[in-house]
Amino acid sequence: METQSNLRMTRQRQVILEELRRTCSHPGADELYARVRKRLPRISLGTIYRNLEVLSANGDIQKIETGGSLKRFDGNPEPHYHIRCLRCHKVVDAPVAALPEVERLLDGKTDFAITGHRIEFLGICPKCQAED
Amino acid sequence: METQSNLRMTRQRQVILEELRRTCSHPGADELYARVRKRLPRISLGTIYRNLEVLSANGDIQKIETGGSLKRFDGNPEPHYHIRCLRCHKVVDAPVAALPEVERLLDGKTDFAITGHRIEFLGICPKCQAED
DNA sequence: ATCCATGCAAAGCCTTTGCACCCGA
DNA sequence: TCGGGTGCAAAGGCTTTGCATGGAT
Repeated sequence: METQSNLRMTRQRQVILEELRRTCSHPGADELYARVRKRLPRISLGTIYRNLEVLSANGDIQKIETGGSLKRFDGNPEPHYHIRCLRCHKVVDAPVAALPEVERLLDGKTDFAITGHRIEFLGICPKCQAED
Repeated sequence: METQSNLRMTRQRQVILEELRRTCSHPGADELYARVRKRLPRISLGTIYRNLEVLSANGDIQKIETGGSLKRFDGNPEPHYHIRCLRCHKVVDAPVAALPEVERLLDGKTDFAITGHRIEFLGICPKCQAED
């Protein structure tokens, strides 16, 4: 467990992290709850939410604040972008390297202290295209 | 009213659109409700939500699906980016021209049919910086 | 006259929280 | 030991929806 800080590593936290890293579906809390429950049947949804919050604050995972109403999480803590299907709301990783330079576009143009950026591509996934 | 389609233009819809265009605060439904209510005291929150949905679907306004939990709306229908304060959650327009080229980064790399993209810069606003 | 839009209120969805007990370091 | 973590369930915030009425074209 490559946690950079002094988080207490409970079984629940460990399994949540493992399951999140095992999937590539960028699950919301509910989907992850279902997965984790197969291994820890007595875990509660509240624990899922609390840990997703703590783990993302700690940099072990990412909260993908994408357009949808649902909060999604990504087991990959490295900066990268996403593509979201406008029809089925699926989220996949964008096959592009991160562009740290884009933040320089704001140099001298804003009084905000810029600390990051996010890019989200929108489109229709292959499956939804086929359904037309 | 420069509506491109055959939307029925009710007084409520008109006032919502006007108030949204008058502010630069990228308000959520609640804030807009408060503003509109000064002119139409009997309007309901449901009407605000329904109209924001219809107007954004029609291209008259934009739904800014930013990171926060709150849906925000922008009276400016032209493509542009935003900066969000991580501390107070304020959203302002980013002083950068849109970069339609970024979508070409995905050419031949995904099976999604890309229709758009969004960039959101994250940082701390001047006011919040001063409070440190 | 039609059919979309509105007001009102209830329901819904997702997320957060209080509390007593538990457990990892 | 002891302070953070957990399970459970209730509460919360924001958004959507059903229904009868109202209004724009």
